[in-house]
Amino acid sequence: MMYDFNTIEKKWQDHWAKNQTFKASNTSDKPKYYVLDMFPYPSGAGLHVGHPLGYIASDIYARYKRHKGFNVLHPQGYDSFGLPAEQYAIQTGQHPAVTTEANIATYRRQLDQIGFSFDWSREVRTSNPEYYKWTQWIFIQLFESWYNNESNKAEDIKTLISKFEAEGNTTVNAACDENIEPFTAEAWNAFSEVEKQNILLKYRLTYLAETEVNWCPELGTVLANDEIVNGVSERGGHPVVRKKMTQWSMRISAYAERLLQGLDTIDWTDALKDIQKNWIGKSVGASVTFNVNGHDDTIDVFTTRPDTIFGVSFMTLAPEHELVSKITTEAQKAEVEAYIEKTAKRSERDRMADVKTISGVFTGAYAEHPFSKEPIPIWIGDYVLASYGTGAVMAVPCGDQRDFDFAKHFDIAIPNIFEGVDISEEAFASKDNVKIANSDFLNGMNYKKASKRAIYELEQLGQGEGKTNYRLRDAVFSRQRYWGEPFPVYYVDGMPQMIDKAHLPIVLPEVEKYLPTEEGEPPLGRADVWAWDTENNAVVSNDKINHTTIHPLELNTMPGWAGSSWYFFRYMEDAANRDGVFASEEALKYWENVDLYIGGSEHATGHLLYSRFWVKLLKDRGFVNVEEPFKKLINQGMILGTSAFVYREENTNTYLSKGLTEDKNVLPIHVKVKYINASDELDIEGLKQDSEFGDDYADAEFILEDGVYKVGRDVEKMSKSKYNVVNPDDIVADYGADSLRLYEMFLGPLEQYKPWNTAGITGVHGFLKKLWKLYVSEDGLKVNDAEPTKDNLKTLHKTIKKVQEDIENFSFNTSVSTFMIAVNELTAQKCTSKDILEPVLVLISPYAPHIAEELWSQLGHEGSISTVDFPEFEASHLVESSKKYPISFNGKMRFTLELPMDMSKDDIEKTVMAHEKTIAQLDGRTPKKVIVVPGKIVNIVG
RNA sequence: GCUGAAGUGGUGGAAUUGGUAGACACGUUGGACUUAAAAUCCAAUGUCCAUUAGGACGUACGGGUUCAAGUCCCGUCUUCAGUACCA
Repeated sequence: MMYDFNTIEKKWQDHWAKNQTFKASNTSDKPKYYVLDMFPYPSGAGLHVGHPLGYIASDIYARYKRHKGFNVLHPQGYDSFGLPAEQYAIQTGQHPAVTTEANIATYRRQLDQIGFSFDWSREVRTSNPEYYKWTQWIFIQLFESWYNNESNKAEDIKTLISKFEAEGNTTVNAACDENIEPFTAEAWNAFSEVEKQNILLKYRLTYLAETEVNWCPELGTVLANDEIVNGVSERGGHPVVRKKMTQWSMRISAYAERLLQGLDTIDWTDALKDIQKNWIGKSVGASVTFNVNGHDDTIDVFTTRPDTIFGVSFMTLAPEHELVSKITTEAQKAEVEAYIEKTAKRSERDRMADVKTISGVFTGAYAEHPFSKEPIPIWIGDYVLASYGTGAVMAVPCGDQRDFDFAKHFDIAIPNIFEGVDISEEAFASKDNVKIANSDFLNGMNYKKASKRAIYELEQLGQGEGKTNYRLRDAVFSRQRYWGEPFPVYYVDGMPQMIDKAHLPIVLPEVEKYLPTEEGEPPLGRADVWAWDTENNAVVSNDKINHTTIHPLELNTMPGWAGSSWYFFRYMEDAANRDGVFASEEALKYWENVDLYIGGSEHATGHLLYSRFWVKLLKDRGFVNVEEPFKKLINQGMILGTSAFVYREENTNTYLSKGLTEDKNVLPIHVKVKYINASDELDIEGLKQDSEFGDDYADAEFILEDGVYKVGRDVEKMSKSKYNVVNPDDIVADYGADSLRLYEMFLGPLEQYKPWNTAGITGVHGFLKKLWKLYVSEDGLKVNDAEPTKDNLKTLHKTIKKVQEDIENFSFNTSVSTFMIAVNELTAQKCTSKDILEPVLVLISPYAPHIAEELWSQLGHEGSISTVDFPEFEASHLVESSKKYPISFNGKMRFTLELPMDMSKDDIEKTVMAHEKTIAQLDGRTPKKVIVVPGKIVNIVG
């Protein structure tokens, strides 16, 4: 009987689906384990072999946990709102829902044929109204929350209103906008409803505000900071400009400290934690208020070095700083305005690229040093960013290189306040091992002491306080797109109103075209039925808008990360029981959070941060029981393509084999990798007949070397244009899903970037054939009740130990090697013993589940192998009676010598020293020293 | 610049506490089987010297610690990722 993988795999995939083998239960005596993949965006291109890598790893782990007696939740779904479907809709008029549906069908087919143990009964789709109903619901929760810094959690907005009514806002310590005027209870109670709502917006965790946003004209939408890469849009690489717009924002900054502290409680890689830490960007220091000479205005700055306050010799404001126009003297006005105009013209990108050029202008105004009362010149300069801190810095040239360079360039004084430090060439930026000098009451103190004292003195003057600053900005939450969640928001007199939660979902309206309107409104501006009737609680036609009972609805939609920030909770309930809240209380309590999350590191500052934020909010408001969504996180590396090149001689239709290209003027051209064999040889006929290239190659002449055409190879990202994309469908058809699964794991460590090369798959495929032959011969099943030999048991238990350790360390590549060694050994031992071969199948079943199920059933078992207990490792089978000692001379291994394991140190030394090879090696010399490590090594020195 | 990860044969990679560097595969070479090919099986395969026996060198580079270093320490270089005038 042959190893007919196509038939076997289909058979078991059908079996699993029919028997709902992997359906998780919400009530079980077993301990729970939740294994999750980052759900895919179903793109039109389908899956390539890189995509399943993480899914295979998580599937192995999920299957292993089932063997280990866990109740495993391993769901899958689709992040189905997104830009590509919308752009396709703009081009073709096809409704994004239709394209998305078709793409999901392709994804499902491709995923199914790889044999994943997903519980599909819990599938979610973020674009499904039954799903985004709860995304809208969470949005309303955010709107109805404020962050109380006293209790350090989000609370119902009603508690804030009560405080305002009783005490005004002066006793409230909240995360809120900076420019809030203090008011008393009486004042609050006298405010109009609109005034009250305006104030509350400054406290809500999602708020509408005019903010400077990243506008991408090409895409016609705003982008969040994490959606911009190198100054251009992440999708499409279009330019991005700054623009002021009224947008919904998420007050994630309120959670900056908790997002930072929480990292210590979760099992993520340090690399990823560092990315989030840097993104949050905490700096501890002080805020200092400088009086401006001749004005009532003051300038607040943030500094991490309050200890250097006596080193201040000038101040710099961002050109956009609001005080600039006010304090600039008549004499400097022209110069300052010219500079501001010049900076405004420079794009963000130019400013970023050009860090070296020092520029700035003196405003003519002076500030007063809080302690020495000396006048300090106020400059403007574009190295100071309006968006960070207060948009102003106190410049300490002796302690900061940029300030130093600026001072040198404009010939400003550089007072030295460090004891015994030479600052003639560069600034001294270190906080360590230095004492402060020339600084009045700070003299002789170190960084820590001086900072503390400086802050204390500033507080005494009422001109400063200790302060912590975060780089983390609030996240813009509005997108000018069609294919996203609509906001549950309508507007009365320009004030946003939430639709009552009872009336959700607010379903995405139909539009004729998916483009922005001619007036520049988002695509929802084209919807005819997009107004809210507050009497009937229904979406009604726009022409009914009367601004008394019927009002216009919000035209923006939510960003891509809205739906993905909470989907892991939705899986906790199977689809049949999803009603009421977004997952039942019991389900949330039982599954808690994700035990193992696998996905790409590109989501480090997006999805992974936003999810943590929303979970903390939901926890604060009492909807979930956990503070963190993902306990353990692993980032799988990317699988890269191995591109192939032919070399066209310039201005000819002649292609030279790789070995003939030296000194020739050739142009490398990508060719489809499917025409390349394992030896890098080109299938010329296949290429010539490929219809996609028309006649390009039909008449081409290929110059061979040694009878073949050799192509060049290079490792690049998989992409259609490089013809290096490998489709898993082809691999499954040619070698089977088990081969694909094993090979993806065998390629290398899970977290590493590594190239795909289809040629290598014959190795694991051959292994599966050998495995099959161990159980089945041409005459049928070979397995019998033979007593296992000592060697059989040794092989088995060595394998159990290694595979178990490997899975727990996510070192899947090495366990594939271990399987190969085990099968090679058992084949050599001619093992037919059921007691050995049955546990071997269980070991291998997480990796190659189809062949394991098939052989398991052929061995006479009913039911699936997937819940059979994992074999127990018994150390007694690995106890050796002798050891092959490496005998080294001066650290170099010369020969090995088999000696009993229980031989004493002295006896080992005597035996080794008496050995003829030792005598030959020493050649008459007397060793200085002999090192014997029993059970390990012998080293003879001298 | 700063932060993090990494650098081992022709290729992917292995070497869990310092203890036989290159497991397991791919590729290559030679052989068996075959009319032939595929498939399968066997052998060799880090580099250099040597007919053999054997020897020298070898984990990016330069030092160091140690009986012993891919592994530990110091310095340098390169690659990748994140971030970027962050006060």
